[in-house]
Amino acid sequence: MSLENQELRKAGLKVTLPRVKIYQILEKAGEGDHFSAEDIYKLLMELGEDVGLATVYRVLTQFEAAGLVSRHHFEGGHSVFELARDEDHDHIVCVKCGKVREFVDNQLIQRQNEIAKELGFTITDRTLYLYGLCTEGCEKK
Amino acid sequence: MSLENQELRKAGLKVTLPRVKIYQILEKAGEGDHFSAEDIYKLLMELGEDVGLATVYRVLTQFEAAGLVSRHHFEGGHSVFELARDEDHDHIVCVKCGKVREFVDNQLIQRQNEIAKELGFTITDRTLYLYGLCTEGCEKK
DNA sequence: GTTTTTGCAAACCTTTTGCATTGGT
DNA sequence: ACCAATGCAAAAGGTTTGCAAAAAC
Repeated sequence: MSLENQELRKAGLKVTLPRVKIYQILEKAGEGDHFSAEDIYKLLMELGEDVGLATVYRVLTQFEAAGLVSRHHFEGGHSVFELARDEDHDHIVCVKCGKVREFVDNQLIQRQNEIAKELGFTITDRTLYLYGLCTEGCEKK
Repeated sequence: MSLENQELRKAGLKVTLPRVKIYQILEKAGEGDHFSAEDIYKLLMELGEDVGLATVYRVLTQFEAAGLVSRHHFEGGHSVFELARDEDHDHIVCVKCGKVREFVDNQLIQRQNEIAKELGFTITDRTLYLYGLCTEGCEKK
């Protein structure tokens, strides 16, 4: 049995065509690739798969609940998804070409924890998005 | 002429009743208060002002363009606004009671700048939202 | 009086939901 | 066979837009 099927089962999800296909798309993506539901829907169409947009949303939401993917709210009104990896990471997004770089920085995390403590909060989640211009290799769209 | 009227003129916006009223609402808010368009619309209704929701959106968008307010995308699908103050600040939001605390931390900012530099980016904007539970005085809704 | 702004309603866009049908085990 | 998952279309929620009427200047 394939690897992705095991992942799905582990998450308590039946192995269905839409779920497998969507998982494969996410899996194939490189680091920094983030897909909207619409993106995935279009990719499925190109592959000739007959999957409804509603199903894409449902599957992504299930994947998120199962911890398989993370959802991000970048600026611009819609959510994007990526396969959850071991380590939490933050994002820097080029506002011109849309390129996304990811990074992990313990100094930032620690300082955030300190601040939360000072303010009397217990952190459950955090989102840091940096926006800017990538100074080299920016394929300005 | 009143102070808020000057602010509006300075921003190149004509002094109209909706704009003044909305500016006043934002001005009266305490630190940590953030309003959605709907919030402001309801407040206007309570004040007996006959302002349409579409106008609230338009005015807030204009205020944002003029740099008078900042728009934030907290989790939950809708935007919230606050009067722009001199200093940029980050937010920590209680996921139970919705309370928002603001903070400014140069250590965080500097580290973010370093990271951006390492990755070859010039930062134009950033958003850090911490989510958690306020351990004291949480009016759990 | 001219131009900008407003209110209303309709459109829009992303996401969710209801329900009959299909598909996995 | 059974129950879960899907497709479709319709609804929902937040936001934007077209346009005639009203308000600024």
